[in-house]
Amino acid sequence: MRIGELAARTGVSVRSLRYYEEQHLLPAVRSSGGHRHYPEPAVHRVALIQHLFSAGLSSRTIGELMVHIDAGVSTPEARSRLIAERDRIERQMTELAEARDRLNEVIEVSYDPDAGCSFRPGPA
Amino acid sequence: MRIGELAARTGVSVRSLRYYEEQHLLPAVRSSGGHRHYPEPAVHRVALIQHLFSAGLSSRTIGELMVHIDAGVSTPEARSRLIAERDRIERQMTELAEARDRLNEVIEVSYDPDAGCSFRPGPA
DNA sequence: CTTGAATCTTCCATCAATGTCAGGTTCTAG
DNA sequence: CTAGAACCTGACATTGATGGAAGATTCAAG
Repeated sequence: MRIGELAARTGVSVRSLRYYEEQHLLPAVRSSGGHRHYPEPAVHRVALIQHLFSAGLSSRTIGELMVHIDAGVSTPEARSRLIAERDRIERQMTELAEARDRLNEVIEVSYDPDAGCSFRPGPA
Repeated sequence: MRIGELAARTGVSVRSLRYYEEQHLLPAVRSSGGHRHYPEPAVHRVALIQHLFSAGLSSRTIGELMVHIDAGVSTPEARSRLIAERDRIERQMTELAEARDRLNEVIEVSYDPDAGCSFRPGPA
C-alpha cells in the first residue's frame, strides 16, 4: 500500500511515517518513480512502533530493538537488550505510580483541610 | 538556604531551579543583593516537582497544579483538575503496560523461533 | 494524453527542559 | 579590606518528534 493509506489506517501522519523510514524503523520499497510502498504487516509494525514511542522510547532505541526483532532475536545479547528495555519501562511505571500517589495525597488532604504537612510555604 | 545547597540536596541543577522559579513552580525570596533564598520545605517541593516532571507533566501543568496545592485545594474545580491529572497518569501507566506486554511477546517468541507472526517482513 | 490527487525531497519552525558560556555582582572567610 | 567562591542575568545551543510550505514529479482515472 502507499503511504497515504498506511497513514490513514494507522492514524500516524505521513510526515511521521517518512521520519520512521529515515530512522530505519520502517523500511519501504520504492516504485520506479520513487514512491514508497508498504506490505500489509507494516500496519502492525507501525502500531508496535507507536506503542514504544508512547512508552517513552527514543527512535534510536526503537531502531536498535527493531534490528533485533527483525533478526529473529536469536542471540542472548539481543534478548538482554529487549529485557533491559522492558525493565526500563517497568521502572518508569513505578515512577508514575509514585507520582500518582503523591497526587492522591494532595487530593486526599484537600478533603481534610486540617491535615497540614506538605510542601507549601504556609503561614506556620 | 541558597540555590547551590538546594541543588546539592535535591540533585537538581542550579539551572533547573532557576527555570522552576521562572515557571512559577518554586518561589524564592531574594536577598538585598538579589541572591535567591529558599525555606526548608523547598527541598520537599522540589522533590514533588521532579516526580511530576518525570511522570511526564509539563511545567505549565505542574504550575497550574501548584497553584491549587498552594491555595489549599479547597475548591471542587481544583480537586477535579488534580483528579484529571492523576487519571492521565494512570492512562499513561496503562500505555506503558501495553508496551511492556508487546516487548514481552517479542522476548518470548525469541525463545521459540518457530512461532512466527509478528511485524517483520519475513521471506514468507 | 491529460489532469488532479498523491508523493517526492528539502528546508525551516516548534516546543520544552536543560546545558553552557560570558561578563558582572554579591557574599563570606581570612 | 580582599580574594575567591557562589551567584546573578541574558543569550544561545541542543535534542527529538512532528508540523508545514514550496516546488517538482509520479500515479491513476477518465
